Amino acid sequence: MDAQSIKVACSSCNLRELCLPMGLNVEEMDKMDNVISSRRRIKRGTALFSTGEKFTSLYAVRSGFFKTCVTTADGRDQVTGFQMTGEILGMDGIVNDLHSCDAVALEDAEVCVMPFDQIEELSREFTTLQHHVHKIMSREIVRDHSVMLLLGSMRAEERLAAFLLNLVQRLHARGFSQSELILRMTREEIGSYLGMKLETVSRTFSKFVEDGIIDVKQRYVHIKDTDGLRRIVNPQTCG
Amino acid sequence: MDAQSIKVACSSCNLRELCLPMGLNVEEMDKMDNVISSRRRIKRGTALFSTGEKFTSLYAVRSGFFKTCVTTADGRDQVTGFQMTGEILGMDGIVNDLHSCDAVALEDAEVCVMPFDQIEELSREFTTLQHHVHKIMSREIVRDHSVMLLLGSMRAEERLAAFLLNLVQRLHARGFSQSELILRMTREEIGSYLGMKLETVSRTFSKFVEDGIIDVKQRYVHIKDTDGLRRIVNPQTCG
DNA sequence: CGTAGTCTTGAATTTTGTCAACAGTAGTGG
DNA sequence: CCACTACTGTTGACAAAATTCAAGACTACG
Repeated sequence: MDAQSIKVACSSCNLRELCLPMGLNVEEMDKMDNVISSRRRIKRGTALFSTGEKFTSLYAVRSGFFKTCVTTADGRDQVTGFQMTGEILGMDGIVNDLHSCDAVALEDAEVCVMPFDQIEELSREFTTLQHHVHKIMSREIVRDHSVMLLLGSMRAEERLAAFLLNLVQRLHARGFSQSELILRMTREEIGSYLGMKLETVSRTFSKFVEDGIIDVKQRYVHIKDTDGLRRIVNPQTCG
Repeated sequence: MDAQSIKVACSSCNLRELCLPMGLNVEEMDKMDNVISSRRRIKRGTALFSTGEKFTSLYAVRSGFFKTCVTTADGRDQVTGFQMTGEILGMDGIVNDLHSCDAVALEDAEVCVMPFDQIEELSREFTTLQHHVHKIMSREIVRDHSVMLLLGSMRAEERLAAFLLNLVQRLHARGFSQSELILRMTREEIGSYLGMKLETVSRTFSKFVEDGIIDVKQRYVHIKDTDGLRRIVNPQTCG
């Protein structure tokens, strides 16, 4: 077991308002601290969990950046999401007690381990936590639906614009810039997530640069014209 | 309120092993009967719920067939799923207390109304129900991921083949034929779900017919060669 | 029986993918 | 610390896939 256990407390975590314990009172937070008994460090490029592994816990991203991806029998691969600080990983495993995707760290990361049986136990006791668990799963469902919309009905430019807007919005919610970001994933991973080839991702970036909407230097992106991106995603409503 | 209330009991429902009360004991089932106090009939073409409506309940499909779809500001539309008997609708609404998609009946249908606050209350009492609620939400997440895989990495023929296999498998689990089905949705709705235009759906059906894999007459489909369909979805593994 | 909706098919066009060459970057080990 | 190497990213030319537009046939419903 390479899992490194570190005793930590939700109650003193600066992410608690983004994370699972959101909205808990002092008593509830205390109990939560007992449930979240360990953290685990994940090195860049390695998996937090993999397809077929037994499901035991949900994980809250404490630091770092993850991708989740599903793989078919014939080796096809699809990135289903990118997860950053405060986001929850592992809900795919509940239904069959097995994980149905891989969660891979795109940079050195740390997660809080939340044994699911204890989450269930505690959420029978505290309505707030119970409801929050439901909300987090529902949020994942709604998010997935918006990815389906993107994959099913948008063209390459629209997809990439929507992707950038989504990333920068989530980063901004975590105190980062609204206009600058460092991509933690390759063009190929972006392409997999957006249902396009890496060459198309690269070309589309180049087009946005030509049009003066963004600057790109490798993983660094500067959004010069947020409304320009919005217009690409939503041609009608933004004129 | 056009909702027609009919007193019914899970305990005497022939769908209980597919549906939310799966695996409950007699006592639990009794309490469940109190929660699911009404059914509602939905006419073909009308919505069980719509985007923006207040979320109050989950719904179990008792009879009939639904689609769910999300819509963008600029009128783009994406079918996110088709739901048949025993499947649960409405989980999209939990996170914001508002529905984020439309659920439209594709034929006259009937659903069991399950007020969510009562589901939560009961699932604090019964571990079995609590866990089953979690499983149902997790199953939806896993299902959504497989749709992303389909939309992100498959070509038109593969998508349609996967779609047909999935439909017939779910119908078979409900006692219908493994090889014959009646589509309840239009080519346009199939296309929206699969991220392709209705003409492409039509052409792909025609190709499958030419290749002797299926017979199609409008909404009626006869699968003559299930393995042929499997080979289309999974070129490598099925040789 | 008529009409609106649904489905099929063809031809031209657009979009994206494929293949290939090359350039830039980061990490490794001497 | 530098050079090597593997990985990542860009761009061009061409090919393949899917969309668009259009015409017409079929079906089901009132």
